[in-house]
This record gives sequence, C-alpha cells and structure tokens, in this order.
Amino acid sequence: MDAFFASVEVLDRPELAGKPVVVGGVGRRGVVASASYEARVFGVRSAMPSTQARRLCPHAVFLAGRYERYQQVSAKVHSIFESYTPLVEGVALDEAFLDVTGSVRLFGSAEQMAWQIRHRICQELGLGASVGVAGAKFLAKLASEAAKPRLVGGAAVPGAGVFVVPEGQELDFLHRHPVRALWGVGSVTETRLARLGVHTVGQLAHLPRQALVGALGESAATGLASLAWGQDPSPVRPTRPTKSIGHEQTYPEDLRRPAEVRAEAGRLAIAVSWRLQKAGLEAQTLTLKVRFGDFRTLSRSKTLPVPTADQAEVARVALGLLEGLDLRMGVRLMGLAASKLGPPRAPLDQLSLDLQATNPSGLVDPQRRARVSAASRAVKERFGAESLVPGAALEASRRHSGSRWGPQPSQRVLPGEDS
DNA sequence: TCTGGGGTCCTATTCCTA
DNA sequence: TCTGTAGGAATAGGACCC
Repeated sequence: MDAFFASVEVLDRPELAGKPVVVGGVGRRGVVASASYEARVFGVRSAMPSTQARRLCPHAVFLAGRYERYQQVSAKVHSIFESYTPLVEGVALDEAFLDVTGSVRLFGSAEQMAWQIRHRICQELGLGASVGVAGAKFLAKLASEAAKPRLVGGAAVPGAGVFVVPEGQELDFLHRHPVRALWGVGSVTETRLARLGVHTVGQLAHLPRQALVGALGESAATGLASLAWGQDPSPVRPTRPTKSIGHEQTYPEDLRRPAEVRAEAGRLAIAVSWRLQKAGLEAQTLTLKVRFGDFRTLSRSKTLPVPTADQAEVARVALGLLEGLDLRMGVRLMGLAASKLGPPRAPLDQLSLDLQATNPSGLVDPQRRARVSAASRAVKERFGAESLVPGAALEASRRHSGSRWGPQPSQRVLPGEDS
C-alpha cells in the first residue's frame, strides 16, 4: 500500500487531500510512522525523528496513529487478496505476499490479477496500492517498490502501479539495485560492504565468498550471496506461529523515581499478560528492556520453570528483573516481551508455589510467602526433603529414571490420600 | 541533534551439567 | 573425588524489517 497510514487518514478526513500529512511524531519524542507524498516532497520520511520532520515541513498536518483503524482497513485489503488465493502471507498491515500459481485458470495471468487487485483496492477502499510480480518473494517486493509513485524534481509522480519482472530477466533487474535494497542489508551491513567497494547487488554477487564471510560472518554471507543471485526459495506462508508478544514505551520525560518505574513495569506486565491471554498463549521467558536517559539500552530476561500468562506472575517477574538495575540515569523507555510461547497447560499441571506468595498486584506478600514457606516445610518434614519438587523436574525424572528427583515409593502420594 | 513500537533472527558469552 | 571438556540452554545485545 502506498503511504498506508497517511492515506487512511486522508480517506477518513477528505479535507486533508492534497496536503502534507504525517502520521506519528506528535509528541516531543517520536518518529514518523507514515508520510503522504505531499510531505515526502519536503524530505519527510518514515522513521525520521518528529523534530526533524517538523523542521522540514512545519505546515504539515501531524496526526497520532490510529492503529485499530489501520487494522480494520488492512483486514478489508486482505479479504480482497483472499478472493484470489488462500496463500496470502501478511508481512505488515500494508504489505503481503500472494502465491497465485494455482489461480491462473480462474483469474488470468499473475499480471492480470495484479491489475485487478489494484483496481479493486482503489474502487472499493479508495486507497492506492502498488503490485510487484515475480517468481520469488524478494524479487516481487523489489518489483512493488519499482511500481510505487516517485519523487521527480520536487514533485510526486504516479508510478506504474504494477511492475512485472519477466522470467529470465531477474538478474538484469536485480543487479542494478543498490545493496541496501536486499533483505537483511541495513545501515551497518551497507557500511561494511562499502568498505569492500561493494555498492550494487551485481558487485555483491561477484564478490569472492571469503571476502563476504570475512565482512559479515557465515550466516549473513550465505543468505546475501543467494539473494544476490536471485535465489529465494522461501515459500509464501499463510500462517506463522507468534514467537513473542511485547509492549514497550518511550516516556515523554525520563522516569526518575523508582516507584514510578516499578508502576510502569506493572502496567507493561498487565498489557503483556492480557495479550497473552487473548492469544490463548503462555510464555516461559520474559524479557525486560530498559533504555536510559543517555540512550544506553539493556535487557534482562528470566526463563520460568512453569509457563504463565497470569498477570500477577508476569508482574512479579518483571519487577524481579528490574531489581538490581541502577535507575539513577533516568528511564527513557521500558519494554516487556514474552517469548517461548505455547498453548496453556492442562489444568492439572504444576502451579508455581511462588505465585501463591504474591498478591493480586503481583507484589510479594510477606504473609502469604510465610504461609507458603511454612506449608512447604511441613510437607517436607512429613514426607522427606524431595517430596516437594518442581513439576518440570518430576517430568525430567520420568524420562531419566533414577535421577535424584525420582519419586520414591515411600513418599508417593496415592489417590485418595491427603496431600 | 535525535533516535517509536511491534516484531524476527543471529551471535557471543555465560552458566550448568553430564 | 577432582578436574577438564563439550554441548546445550539461558542470557544479553544487536541488526534488521515495516
């Protein structure tokens, strides 16, 4: 989609048509999420600091993003895609790959479908889209860039709308692009390649492998060398499991009071646990990210014995991760992410005893902790030191019978017995 | 001078265990 | 019993994408 967020704003507020519109960067600290082509003429770009965007284009209309609205429109765009093929891989709200190999008999060639889809998005939703057609995903992505509107002599001119990379001409098309156009080449990699005198994909393709490995490491070198020769075997994957769920926020002013920082950590925990629950997932690893006033950023993570989506447990871990950090520099940003995700455990699974020692706000309650501790001691006194162990350890012992956590006959609690 | 928020993936280091 | 080692998991950081 062309300037997607900004275009949706213009769609909902037609009086903005023809004006420079910038989404994001409303606050003092922020960056541009999307800029209309009228704003791009002044040099405003995505990911640009808002202060810079304001300097370049002070008369632009700056708007806060409305993510839910963009999601709604994105869903409509996707339903158009899905009327052509079930093989739709969403890359972002405004971008997707479609494998139309199996749809040619129904709708005509891939290029014909590209024109149809573009036409329908324009007619039904009033938005502009550019479509790239090629035999591989990353080539199609480059082709869609080639189809987009361009800035020529300080003015935006319409693009081709659809750009096809014909079979057999992939390398001609690919090799004239700058290396930056390749997936996986950002500013750091671009600089490293420039040191080798490599600026275009064609130069990269002909670089001796050893030189590439020396500059970028084995994995990146292998991946980029393949891409530079047009080899991208990755299929269009309609569904991909979520690997992490996180929230982070940059604060208008650095947080300096520890109580304030802890309260924010609790707020992030509530947001993350709520999203885990909505997604029907539990997380085993939680990672806290802190960016200080001097932009120094660090992360601390904790892998739990028992996966959780519980708000109090997530908050307890987040606060635990916060302990030991020197917050005197002031906190500019804080984030919390959940990973190692999986479906919720069966109800009979082991619960964490620590959890029972926290109150509903996620803070350790000394009285509860004392009761948990006393109960745990009583069980061990009556049944032995190894009578109370983490469920995960018990599972491991079943796999490796004879380990020290293995349940001993005299201590096994039989059905019907008090436990 | 200024540097978001949501992610994925990779690498290096540290720690634990067999 | 002690020590060295190898492998895997956990952890931390960074590059990159939209």
